[in-house]
Amino acid sequence: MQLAKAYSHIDLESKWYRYWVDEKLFAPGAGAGQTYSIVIPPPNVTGSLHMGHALNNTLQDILCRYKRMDGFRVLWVPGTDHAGIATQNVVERQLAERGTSRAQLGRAKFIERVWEWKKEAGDAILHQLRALGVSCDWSHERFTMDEGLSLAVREAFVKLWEDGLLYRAQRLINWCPRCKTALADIEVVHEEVDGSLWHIRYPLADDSGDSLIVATTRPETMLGDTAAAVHPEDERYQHLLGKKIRLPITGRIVPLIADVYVDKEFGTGALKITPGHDFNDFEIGERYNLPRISIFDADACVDGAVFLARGEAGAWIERYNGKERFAARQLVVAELADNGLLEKTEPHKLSVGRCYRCQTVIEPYLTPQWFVNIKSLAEPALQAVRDGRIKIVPEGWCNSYYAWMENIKDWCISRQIWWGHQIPAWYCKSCESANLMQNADGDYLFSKDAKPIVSRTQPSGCPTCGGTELIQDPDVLDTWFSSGLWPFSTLGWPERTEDLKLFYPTSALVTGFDILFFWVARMIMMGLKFMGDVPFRDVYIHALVRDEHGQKMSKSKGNVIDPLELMNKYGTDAFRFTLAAMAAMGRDIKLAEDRIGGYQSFVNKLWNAARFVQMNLSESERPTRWSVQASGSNRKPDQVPDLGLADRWIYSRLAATLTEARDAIDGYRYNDYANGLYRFVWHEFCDWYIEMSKLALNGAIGDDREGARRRLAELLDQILLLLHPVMPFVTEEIWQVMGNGRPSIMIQQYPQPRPEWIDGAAEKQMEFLMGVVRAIRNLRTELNCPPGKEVKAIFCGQQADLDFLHGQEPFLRSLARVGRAEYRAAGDGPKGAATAVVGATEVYLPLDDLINLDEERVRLAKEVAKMADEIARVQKKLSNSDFVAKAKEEVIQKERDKAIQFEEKIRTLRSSLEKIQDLQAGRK
RNA sequence: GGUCGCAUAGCUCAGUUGGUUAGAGCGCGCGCCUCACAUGCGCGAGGUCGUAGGUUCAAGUCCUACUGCGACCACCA
Repeated sequence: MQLAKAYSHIDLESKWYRYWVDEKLFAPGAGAGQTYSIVIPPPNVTGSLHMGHALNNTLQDILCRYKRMDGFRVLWVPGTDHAGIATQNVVERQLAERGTSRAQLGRAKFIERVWEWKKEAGDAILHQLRALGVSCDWSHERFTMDEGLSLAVREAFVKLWEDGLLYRAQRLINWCPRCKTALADIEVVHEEVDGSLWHIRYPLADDSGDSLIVATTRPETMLGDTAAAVHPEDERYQHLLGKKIRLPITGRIVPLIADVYVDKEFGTGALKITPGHDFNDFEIGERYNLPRISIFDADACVDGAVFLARGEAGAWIERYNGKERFAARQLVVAELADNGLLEKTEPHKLSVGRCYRCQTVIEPYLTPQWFVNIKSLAEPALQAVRDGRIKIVPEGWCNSYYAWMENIKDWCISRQIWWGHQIPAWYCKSCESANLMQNADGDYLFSKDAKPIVSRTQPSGCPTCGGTELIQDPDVLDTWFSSGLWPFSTLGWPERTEDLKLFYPTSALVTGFDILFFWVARMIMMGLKFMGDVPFRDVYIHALVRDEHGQKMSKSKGNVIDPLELMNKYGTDAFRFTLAAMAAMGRDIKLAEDRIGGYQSFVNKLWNAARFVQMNLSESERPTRWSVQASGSNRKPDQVPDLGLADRWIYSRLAATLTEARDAIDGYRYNDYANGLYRFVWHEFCDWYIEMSKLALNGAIGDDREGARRRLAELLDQILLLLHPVMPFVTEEIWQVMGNGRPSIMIQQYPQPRPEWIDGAAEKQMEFLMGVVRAIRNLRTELNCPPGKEVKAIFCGQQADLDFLHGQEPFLRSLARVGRAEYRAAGDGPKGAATAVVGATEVYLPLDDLINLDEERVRLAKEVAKMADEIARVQKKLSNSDFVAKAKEEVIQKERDKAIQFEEKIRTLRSSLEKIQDLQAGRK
């Protein structure tokens, strides 16, 4: 088979992916090898994958392919997350578009509908992952609401309950009035907004005419005020202490309390207290045993019934009943103003909490919820990172982790939605009849006093009364509760499976920092609790992918780029290579599209290098026979001394590249990995080695054409193996097409550097040769010498260097178009020549043209000036007695060498310059 | 308010533990269809490394302050 003239990613990518799946190359396989495992951060089944997923999965795939080739039994578990609220919202929106709703469908039908969506979205996600080329083991694919994972969730819940780490309580929680559910603290996104600070006059209840002016950002909550407060030492208010206040509008009589919490400097120094709708006020209320009034219903509309139930009355209830909270605010402010009770309104910046799923402003709301008593779980999780059992990379994130873990609050895990793991707790209908209500959705609600029966399966009867009518708690669990179990639930827990034994703890977790607390921290706590061991050894935290201007990609900004589009346009390998090359640690990725184009060229370059190699091989010389990998350990290492300079050099560079590549990938330095390979392939192998190999292939140098071909093929193999983890498709295509039926590159051994390849002398010599070639090319270009025209070169310098160059004449001819070379003693340069200095060797191209003389004179003068600057710098250093006294000996020696070299160079340049000037003067 | 990160070529970014004339890709300029590749080849221009101090023989690299940008955390009405 021949490699096509050009690489066509569109056709080849799907072909090879299918091949890998069919050949079952993603499975960990049997055998005794060391295991390596990763669980995928399961994408939400809310829609399609974005750039962050592409990065995340590319990085994981690089690790997995590398480790697999390096002899590990690799298991990469793929899957998706049900993403409770987010997914429910997506489906609710779809229903709304069709003019129906969740409530109309009812719970069972609605859930059915979400499952249909899950199928659709899940398939799309899997399609995208495959397009990316990820090598996960699809036979291990999991979904957080799979039967097995549901079992794990119930097991975990019951265990926590049995260990006293779960409780149900009525607390002020973050309530999203749109999603109509409780949220955990971290699911609230705080945002600074421009608001107002209203100063409101609260008259005293004694009708003395005295009053207190409080300042608030939420005047509507005054309907639920149950106190006002001032600082006990605030002189302004001493005369009011112990008095009572009659609230405007409601007429409720509430105490004025004195508490040090109040900041005398803020606002008026007086504070209204609403324990039912403010977290701080709730705490103060607890200290003073204040009543908590929930003035809103689940939609955050004023609930008149609440006041009636308290025995409060008045026309105001009519006016406010059913008013949405912001409408209520306007009404309160207007009424206060009408009654002369609004003293002042001033602009004020405040932070509002919003639902992380729908951006609705959160309402602190008093409801019974389930909480995890988190402290005893957090402590070991903190310890695991502190003592290094879990390594976070980059380690800067440890601080965030510690800070969060140390201040962690109990975790509210119940959600009042339908899509998710329903809480495995039941209530006896007859025992709890006093605690039972039904909400608008038809769900039963149980008050804070109801006694749950927690059980892995539905209990057959009530343990207290024997009644058989048991109602399951309608709430579902926070989606992160189930994803917190992911590293072991996907491996079969609570069963004690072979997978768990082999692959837990997993080796690495690759994820974005945005879910460090949501997910990573929870997995660590859960893993330690239920498995008794950390869930993973390394956590690699990668950056956010932004657009080329550094903006976060978001639908609303319209700057979202679909990864599939880029893959189609540039090819997946180029896309993956770009992501890897830009994944520098601790820095966001600003994805500029032309960068991907640049790496597409790299794919093309590799392709053409392969075509060149193939072109030179006969059918019988295909890599099947010669490949280092194919012939395995039987193959004897190359006898280095027999190789020519270019060969010794490229193998030495290969050894260095291999070492760097392994170090880079082992340290999660993907950018170093990608860039190192780029440099080696393009600027060493293609730019120099291939060019030089042409002479050996033609027989222009040496007499081992077969050896030259063989080494070319072998080097190409090494390059393909090195690149495969980043560019799986094109490497497989070349590997297979050229290899006449050898097995997939995926199951080849990842290259090891061989010590005998390292050859410092060859590298030095090549650098010298390359320097000379570059110098000549430079002179030619500067002097407008046509590329095709051969020139005569005169080299002056030390005998050893001259001998060396003499031996390299064929290369000087092919690489620099040197037709004739002459060798002289140092300083014996010709009159009127373009001049360069490489190391200790002077390089002259004799000039025969006045125009050239002029140009060369100008050029030399510039060079001389530049050199003079350098010399001045070095001399300044060397004449500094402190430098000579204190710097390391090797550093001083380096500077001295430099000084000598520069002096020689400038002498040569000056002498050439003078000669040209003489020549020109003579002609005039 | 607290914590952390980032400022290097026109653009996007590298620059491990302070020590050769600070690098790459893209873009730009000039010259080349040289038999793997014009998605290419060769050569080049372009940076007082955010500002001001400090430590050091030596600072893009370490310290301090400042400016600008960003992120995370936080109950100040």
